[in-house]
Amino acid sequence: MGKRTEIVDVLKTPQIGATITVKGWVRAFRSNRFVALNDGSTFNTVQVVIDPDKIDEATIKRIGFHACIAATGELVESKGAGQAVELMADTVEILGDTDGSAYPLQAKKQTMEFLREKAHFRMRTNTFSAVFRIRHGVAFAINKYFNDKGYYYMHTPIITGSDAEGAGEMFRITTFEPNNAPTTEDGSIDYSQDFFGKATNITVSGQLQAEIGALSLGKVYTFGPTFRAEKSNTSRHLAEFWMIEPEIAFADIYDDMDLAEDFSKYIINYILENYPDDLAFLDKRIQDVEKNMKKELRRPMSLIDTLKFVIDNDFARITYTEAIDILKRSKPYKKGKFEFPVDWGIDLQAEHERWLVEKHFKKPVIVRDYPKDIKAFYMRMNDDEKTVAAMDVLFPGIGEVIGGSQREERLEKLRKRMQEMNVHEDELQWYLDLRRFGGAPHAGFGLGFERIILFITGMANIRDVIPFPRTPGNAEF
RNA sequence: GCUUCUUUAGCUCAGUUGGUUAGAGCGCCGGACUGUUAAUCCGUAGGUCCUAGGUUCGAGCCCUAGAAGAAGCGCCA
Repeated sequence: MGKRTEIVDVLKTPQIGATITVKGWVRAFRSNRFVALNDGSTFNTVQVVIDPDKIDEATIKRIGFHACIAATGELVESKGAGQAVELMADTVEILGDTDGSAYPLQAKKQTMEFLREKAHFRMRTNTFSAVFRIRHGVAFAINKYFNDKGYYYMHTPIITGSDAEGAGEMFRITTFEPNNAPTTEDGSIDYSQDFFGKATNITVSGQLQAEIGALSLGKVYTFGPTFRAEKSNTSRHLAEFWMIEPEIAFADIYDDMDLAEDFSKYIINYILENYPDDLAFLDKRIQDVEKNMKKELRRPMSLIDTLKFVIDNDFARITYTEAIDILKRSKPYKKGKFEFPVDWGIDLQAEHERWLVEKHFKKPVIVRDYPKDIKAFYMRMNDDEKTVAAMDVLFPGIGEVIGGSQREERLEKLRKRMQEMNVHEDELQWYLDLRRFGGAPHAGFGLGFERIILFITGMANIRDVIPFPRTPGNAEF
């Protein structure tokens, strides 16, 4: 291949007077003369100037929307107003033609729903290329944050023999033919003859295994795909999503909350510092969309201002009990505006969380010490014997982004909770062993990767921040 | 799983009480254009009105069933 200069470098450190080659996809071809070329290395495009005396007419005709071309020529200061430099093309090579009459995308605004159906082309658009560059940035920042703080990246299994992870419906994994599975005497499927010799699922969480890591390596985190077979039809749920789960020994619920807040702010700050062009475009895009909306439906702050506000202010921290008190004293409660009841012992509904975050505190809120009956078996019992050391971090517009807890390290209390909640001990002997032999107080949380990307990009639907979303009834691409 | 909404040209939509040949903007295609910034201007083509059944002299419009998509809820991250 001939040498090419990436457009990010052309724009960042322009070599005026040098002859260079750029390769990329045509974003616009104006006046039969100006090509806006993008190669994905940056949000921005470089302008390639086509001189009809140098480039033959047949080639010029093939420069269509999203065609792939290579252009070689001198980089000069631009005579036009919209850009600093431009490439005066001596030669243009068509690398990939595009038949405009058949290509589904257009050089204009298109709906997210339509582009979702064309997921193999949507990354070429301004919006999705910005989102997916930021997605990469968030993934990198996560690894950098934990690495710099001495955490070990731990790979927990995707295939699990346990169905007691306590986080929802699982997808069964098997090599049996659907209508030809061996059965036992009582007619049920005999998984002892299956590939793994037992019933297996794909994971809903790496937390329990991460606890093994924490009680050996001290500080670990997992970052990988997780799967939930719940038929959740919302803009915040996926059947396949990525989750970050740090787990730390010698930590309590307060250390856990400190980590969650510091970590969230670090990620957001990293994107603000490293992806300003992409963020600026997404910010402007939201403002364009909201122009036609009623004032009360618009965001209270612009996207970038929201991100800055979050890193500059402390998260609100309250207990579940305090949250109930605040809600009971709230206007919507007194006026009967809440659809669901507010009472100690009942889980907070989305409408309650949104009111607390968006109307009352107007910033991220960490709620802790939830009633034991609405939380998982592994969460540490508080001294009141009524609440557990659990915490949820709630973000404006999205709700729960992080859910975590201090884990129950006391063997007898853990076994009691497992019995009360019908979790079978025999499958989790290894988990109980962690308390029997060299146990320690420890805590951790799970953060939904796509949810933090939703917050940072300001996108409305979680299906638009993962390249190929898996949702009930949809596994295209 | 529940509630509500949507489905008409490639895209975004309009389509009056049920009435002849279903419209617009954008895009595409063809043409013009040597400084454009979603370029602009001129012209052409483009339709299984989501599917199946029904009511009616007559259905894009009414009825029944189904499909797909979206928003909200529940579950959660």
